[in-house]
Amino acid sequence: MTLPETLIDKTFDPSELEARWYAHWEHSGAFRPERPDAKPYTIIIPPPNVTGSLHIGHALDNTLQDILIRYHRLQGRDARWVVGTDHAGIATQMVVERRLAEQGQPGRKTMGRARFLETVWEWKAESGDTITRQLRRLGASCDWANERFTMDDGFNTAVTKVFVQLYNEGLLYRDKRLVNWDPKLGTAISDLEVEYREIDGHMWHFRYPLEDGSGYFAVATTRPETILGDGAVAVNPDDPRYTHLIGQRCRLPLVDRLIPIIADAYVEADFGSGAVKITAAHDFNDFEVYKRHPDAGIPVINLMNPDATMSDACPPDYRGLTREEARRKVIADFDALGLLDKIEPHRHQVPYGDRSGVVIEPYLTDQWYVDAHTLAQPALEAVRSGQTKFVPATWEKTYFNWLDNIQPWCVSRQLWWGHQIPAWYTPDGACIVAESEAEAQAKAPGVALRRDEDVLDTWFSSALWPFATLGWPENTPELSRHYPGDVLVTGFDIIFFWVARMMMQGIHFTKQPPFHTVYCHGLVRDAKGQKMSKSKGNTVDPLTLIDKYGADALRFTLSAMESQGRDIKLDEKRIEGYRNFATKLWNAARFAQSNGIGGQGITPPAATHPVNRWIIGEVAATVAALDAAMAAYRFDGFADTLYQFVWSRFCDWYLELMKSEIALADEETGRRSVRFALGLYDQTLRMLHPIIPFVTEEIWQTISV
RNA sequence: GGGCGCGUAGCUCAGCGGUAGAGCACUGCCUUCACACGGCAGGGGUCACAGGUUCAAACCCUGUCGCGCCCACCA
Repeated sequence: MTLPETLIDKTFDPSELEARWYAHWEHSGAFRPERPDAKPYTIIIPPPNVTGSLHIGHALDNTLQDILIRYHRLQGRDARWVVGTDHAGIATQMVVERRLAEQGQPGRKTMGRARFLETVWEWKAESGDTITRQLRRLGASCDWANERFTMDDGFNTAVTKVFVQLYNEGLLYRDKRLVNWDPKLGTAISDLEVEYREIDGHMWHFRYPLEDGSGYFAVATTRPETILGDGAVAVNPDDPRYTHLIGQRCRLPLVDRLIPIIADAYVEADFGSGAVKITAAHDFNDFEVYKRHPDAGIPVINLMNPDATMSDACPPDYRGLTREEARRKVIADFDALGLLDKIEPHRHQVPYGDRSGVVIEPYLTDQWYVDAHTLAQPALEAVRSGQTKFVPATWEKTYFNWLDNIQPWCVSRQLWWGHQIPAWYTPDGACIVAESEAEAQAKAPGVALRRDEDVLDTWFSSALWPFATLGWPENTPELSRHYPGDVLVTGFDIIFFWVARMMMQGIHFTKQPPFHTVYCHGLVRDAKGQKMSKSKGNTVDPLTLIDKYGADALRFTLSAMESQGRDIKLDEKRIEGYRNFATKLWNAARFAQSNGIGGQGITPPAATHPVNRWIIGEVAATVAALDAAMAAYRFDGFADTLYQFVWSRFCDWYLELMKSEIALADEETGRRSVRFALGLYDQTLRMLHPIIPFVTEEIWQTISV
């Protein structure tokens, strides 16, 4: 048999055909939701941070979403994949500052706020372009016509409205209390941005002389530098060693201040010395003790400046020292006075900023808080009632546990990059919250107003992503049609940061949870199971893999390895194997073409031949298995079903049997068989398209001559 | 201190009540007219361990060991 001249090559060039087909799809509007009579299907992308480029975890996240979107689009649904990027407050500000430093340019403070923000916007454009280019390379069929950014004008309107409404409802308020303060970044951060590290430290036992001179009081601490701010000493009310001292006072060495001895059940008698120094301005527990004893006259002394150097509230010879220097000096000074009792090794948890990597300081400041407890209740109920389901369901426990114990959410940040808080202050300190400066001014005519300089936590705005991207607060057609969305696909690591916040804000502002399903996938690790990180140098660039094996191969691999949210150990050999699968499929097309018949949308003739009857049953079973896999979010099952069908049944058996059939039968029977096979091939391509869209499109179009 | 997940072929993992599966790797043969990124044939597992439930357990229950993760205010 001689092969026709149009015969396609044995292998194919993914890069060439991928670019060609993606442009074709995008320009022909294939990704637009434009089926008004069809049932909508909606996914909102977890907006990538504009901090650089996408990593392999994004490739996984977006591959899964694209499979769902393309699958449902092929099912006839009016599929919309809402796309965009996140301004990512702290993270982006840090990236830009680092770049300025690397380029030897003036720092943020020297530049001033306006100029610095211009620089960040320039960076945002660059990073945003990189990200959207990467998504296109992956084949993501996003609705680019409605691309959003968490700091675009519409978003700003939504954020402002949410802030003002929560404030008016009493669910958002300004308060002076202890926050997690990051001394390096000079901002408050939320509980979630603190990571505790196990540190081998020390427990220092110091002696505080009793006021009446009758002896000493042993106090144990892991943070000697905060002694300068002690306002009391607390003991357990039932501790027989100390009951007689309750109500007396002791003298705080170094600062020579008399402080009360109080009783509080928070103190464990059998830990440390059984007596706890109370430093209300520098310890969360101590601050609670202080509030429980309003009549004890406990002073609240802020010992530190925002950069964690010792403030003017300290004795003169401590001022300006770093907290580490102050610690050493306190210990030395106590020792010199003969008041250092003993030092014990002590392993304990120390809070670090997850971005800055420095020790977090509990710090007394004015910040804005959201009453998360109140917002959490409907968010809990939505999952308890099954309105929103987690897949795998085990994450529901995690979600419940966190929301059941949720603390007020500090949403203000002392940064420049972000949504500036819509609050204004009069010269005498009164606060006016309004949707605009004009509105605020109208509430205080003739008074000079100063706007709050702080910005909001980046998650405050990303919590609005499911509905603000569709036009909220306007009641747009997009909003009523595509909200709530169907499924959220994201990593389990941001259930607290993002998923829970979207549930809270979404339900509060729209009365509906933002999606019926939350699919949580795992982390992509390297082949050895190590977490990927830039510092370890084991990261994999998705574009490198796409260049090497093609986007289809990478997509198929990620889907095949995605099993019920477990972490993925990504081995390049696996990608190679699925690249071979694409080639196998490609060569099946070659075989079809070499038999001289092509055509799209061929309906197989009635199956009379036993082999045809067999394969058509296999096709039906495969379609059913694929539907079941998608309904259960079993991406591994989806990929494996296709792999087995195409390779083991369609190629190894069916096409092989057809060869002899074609050779032996008369011309008419042979043609009928080939037509039948091609009809099946057509169906096979449809089944495969959601997971490997590029090669299936190329084959589809090529054999349709 | 709580909670969760995992331990199945050399490797990576499915299976979660009815006589052990996939991919890769491995062995042998085949450069056969779709594909050597291929074809055919094949080897390989006391399903971590110990009890229990059951006619029947990798799969359910209890406990043990080993890994990993999350949450938590013992100074």
